[in-house]
Amino acid sequence: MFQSIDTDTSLQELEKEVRRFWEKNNILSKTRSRERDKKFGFTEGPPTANGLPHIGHVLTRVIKDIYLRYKTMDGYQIVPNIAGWDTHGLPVEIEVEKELGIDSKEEILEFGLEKFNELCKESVFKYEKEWREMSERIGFWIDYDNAYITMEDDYIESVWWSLKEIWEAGLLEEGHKVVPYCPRCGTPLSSHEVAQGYEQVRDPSIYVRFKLKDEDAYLLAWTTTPWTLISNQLLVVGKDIDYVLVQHEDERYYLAEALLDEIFEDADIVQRLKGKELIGSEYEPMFDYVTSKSKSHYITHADFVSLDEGTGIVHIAPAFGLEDHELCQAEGVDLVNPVDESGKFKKVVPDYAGKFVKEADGQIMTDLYERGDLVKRESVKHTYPFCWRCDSPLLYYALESWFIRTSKEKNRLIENNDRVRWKPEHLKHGRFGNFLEDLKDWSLSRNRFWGTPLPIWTCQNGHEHCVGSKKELEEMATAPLEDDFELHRPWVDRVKLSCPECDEIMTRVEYVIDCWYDSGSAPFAQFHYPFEGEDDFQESFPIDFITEALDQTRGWFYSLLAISSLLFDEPAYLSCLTLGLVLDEDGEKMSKSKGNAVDPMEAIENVGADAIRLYFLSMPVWKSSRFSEELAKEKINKTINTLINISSFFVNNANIDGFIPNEYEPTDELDLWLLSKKNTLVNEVRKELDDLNVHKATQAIEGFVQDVSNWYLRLSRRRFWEGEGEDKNSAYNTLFDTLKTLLKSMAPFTPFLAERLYRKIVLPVENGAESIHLLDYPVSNLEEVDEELEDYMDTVIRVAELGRNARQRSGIKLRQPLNKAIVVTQSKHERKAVNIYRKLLGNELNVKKIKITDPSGAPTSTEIEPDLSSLGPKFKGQANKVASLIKKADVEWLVSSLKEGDVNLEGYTIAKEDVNIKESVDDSFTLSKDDGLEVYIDTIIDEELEIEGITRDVVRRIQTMRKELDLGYTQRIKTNYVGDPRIEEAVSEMESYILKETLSDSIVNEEGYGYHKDWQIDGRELKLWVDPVE
RNA sequence: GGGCCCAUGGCUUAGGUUGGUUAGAGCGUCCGGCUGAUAACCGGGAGGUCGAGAGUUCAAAUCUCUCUGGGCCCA
Repeated sequence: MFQSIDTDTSLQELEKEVRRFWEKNNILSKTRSRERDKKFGFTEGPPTANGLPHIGHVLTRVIKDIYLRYKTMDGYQIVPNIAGWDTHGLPVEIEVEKELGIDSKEEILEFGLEKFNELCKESVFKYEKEWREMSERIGFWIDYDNAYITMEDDYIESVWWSLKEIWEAGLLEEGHKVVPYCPRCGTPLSSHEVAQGYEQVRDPSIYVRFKLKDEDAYLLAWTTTPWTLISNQLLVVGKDIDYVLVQHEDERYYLAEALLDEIFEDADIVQRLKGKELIGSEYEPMFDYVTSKSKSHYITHADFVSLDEGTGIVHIAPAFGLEDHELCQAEGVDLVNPVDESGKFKKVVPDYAGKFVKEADGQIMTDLYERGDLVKRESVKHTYPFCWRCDSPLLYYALESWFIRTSKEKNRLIENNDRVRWKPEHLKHGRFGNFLEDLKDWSLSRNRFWGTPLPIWTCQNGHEHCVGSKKELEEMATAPLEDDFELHRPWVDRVKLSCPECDEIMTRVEYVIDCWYDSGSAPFAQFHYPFEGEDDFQESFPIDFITEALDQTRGWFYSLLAISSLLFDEPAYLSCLTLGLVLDEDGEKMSKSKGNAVDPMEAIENVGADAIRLYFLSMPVWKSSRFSEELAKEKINKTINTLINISSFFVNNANIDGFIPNEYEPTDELDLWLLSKKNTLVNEVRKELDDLNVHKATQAIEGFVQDVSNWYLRLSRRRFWEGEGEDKNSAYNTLFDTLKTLLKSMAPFTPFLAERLYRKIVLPVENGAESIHLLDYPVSNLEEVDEELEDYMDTVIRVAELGRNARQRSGIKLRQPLNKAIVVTQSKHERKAVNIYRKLLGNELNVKKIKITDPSGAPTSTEIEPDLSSLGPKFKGQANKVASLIKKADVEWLVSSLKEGDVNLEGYTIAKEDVNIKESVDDSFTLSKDDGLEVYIDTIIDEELEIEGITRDVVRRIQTMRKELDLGYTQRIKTNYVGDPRIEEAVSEMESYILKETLSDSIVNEEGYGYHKDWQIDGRELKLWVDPVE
């Protein structure tokens, strides 16, 4: 016996039941712990659990899960099948600072590093429970109990190992980086922080002149930050930009020709030249407080010179500005910096010493004006970044920092990226590829507290040493490690080493590292490789598949690739499926402050996990998608309920008939069609999943569910309850097979529903695995695929649609049987299709006969009329005679002849345009046609048809009453009736049919007992009594 | 300022690589039908300048360019 399927149970209840079953029977570990030859490498991009998961994370988990389940069922072992947690970084620190009510580094130090980091450690798991619960509820199968955690000593030790590898390769070194810097807080800001603080401000906009050394002329430059002129070291032009030398008042100036009019109203052009002709010329320093020891104060060129504003000559101060800094490095100009870390001029600039740079602007401009070097002064409104905490204007400021010289290894990164399959593909050479093409060194160090300590120690003689393991640390330490030692600040800070080169004491640099390096190390650090986990690492690296949201392109996707390229010269991952962002139902970004954030747990509770999964899976996952509970709920009716209905239909009938799946030979054309479609589906789903087109796989499944329900089952219903023998057996087996395969195919998509239906339908009759997720993913049986048959059915579906349309036009209700439908087409293929399925079409259209014919057999008459407006000019006086000849001629002969060419009628030559040909449908038919296919319905209702029509109306009424009484499917009844003589006549004539259809033991023409109802059928009275038989 | 992506009925969207009938579906809506799978199903109607403009072409939702709006990333 199949287990009955209660169509009323809520999906939430169902899912809960399935979760309990999985948990109680350890299904997850049963599916994943099997040793298998084929391995599928996967690594979870680690989230941080110090914030609640949002709906976007649900998408990520669903996509991860569908592939893990699919690959597992397809015979792969997922390696490793563990979750991961990202636990370091500034966001964690800020969270803790908020809790403590402090907001500066000094206050953290005062509070105590040990205690502070202890709080960070707790904070990162604040919402672990919620994360695990969300994952469990949505059905994400991964091992949380053995998750990797980036803050554990083993993990950090692996990171240290990798850093030492990079250090030994000479790629990890100290340098300077220009960063947005808040002088009041004494800390650089991350780009994310900077982005929060842009404001519209008015700044000076000044044009200043630099005297050329070997020529009596000036170079005109422009800036909005007068204070940086103190450190000017270079001037830059564009190689191919047109410049002019102009005479203005008593002096001569060089500037870009395109900007001349905006600067001088009256200037005469003395000479025109290209930028490259200026390159190399030297000029006199504007100030001499600071100057590079190397060559400086000359003209060079750069691509970033624009003609949008300024003079086309750009002033360069090495310590202030990213482009400035890079250019000076490239030119070998020293990093001169007369400004201290609080943003004030140092003593080397006596005239402005102690002044905050922005406040020195006025005095500098006055001084320049007095010297005559300020040629023009305006002001400009633009956006400028301010510190989001304290509102100080930010400076772009060169700070000491440790770098990984990724730019040196750029080509290796690019080559490895070429081996990655990106989805969507444009990312490979677009956003991500461009980023690699323009690769900057990786600024690794952070002046913070909670992170992996940078394992570099230095001594006073400038020697440095990178420590690559805990053991090495112990060996080199001047004192034994503390008992509670861990690889974090401040413990690591307290360890002193003796310098291997000079025996001096070495102290650690006080940095921690960028937490993106932590997560990017996951491919090896999750196993504590290379200290242990060699096999695990080899099995899983490079990772076969990762998937995260688009924001990871510059984040995890990059750090993984960079680290694996440097360490192993391999891409860390071979396929990368990038997901779009999840927006609210209006397409707006979700945020807590806007209050439009959807709580994922609430959504899962209200909609159900399977429906949410289907919703996310059915659209291209890389496109940003909208989410609302209402949208997700649509999936319930469409696919989930339909599948439940199919299953419930199957079980109800199979149990009544005592059906047990058996060996069978499907012969029915509809069965063969469904089996073919089923195999085509399996093929398609596999292909699309393999191509990372999840939505196409999902849509194929959804379409198939519709096919089964609205076509196969709708047309086969009667075979299940009144068919017999082989035919019925074939129908049951076909539907059973189809459901079984469909459920297995769907298991990765809707794991809860598939599991539950499997256990109710398949498990009771097959001694199979206890869970559908322990089965093999279906393989297409190509022998059962019959493309021709599928083609035929497409035609039949079209004919059915046209036929229904034609019936609708006839105005005769569908319940009224009609005599025949005529299908007209020129195509042999289409005629064959209709012939194969003529019985099915007869049922569908409720006609006795389907007639198939080419156009000559259409129930139409052709009329041909002479076109006098054409005949008149042609035959003049004879026109009327010709017209009557045409009227007399044989219509069919004339029409077909005219198609071939001109026709001779008693000496008159007639052409196509001389006649109007009209087709008219015979009165008793209605027609619907489309693209060469025509379907005619014969609308004549004769005596016999009328009686049948009435009979079916009566049956329908009795069935409704059965249903209202909620009678079981096999419950027999006694029926009584009294009514209009015409109805009584019909009923008595069709008695045996009615008895059979309504499971009546008797139908008697007199008032009866039991349930009674009065009906009107087309204006005729009918009283019915229905009485269940004991 | 630079890069990438997106724009299709009231709503959610498919199709876009490979240009080719009348742009396909679902939800909603209106009319009709069906009725022992029934919160389902079938037929039909209304509803589309495929963001705007230009170009290529016999032919453009699709290819190219420009613009507008939105998003993301970077500066």
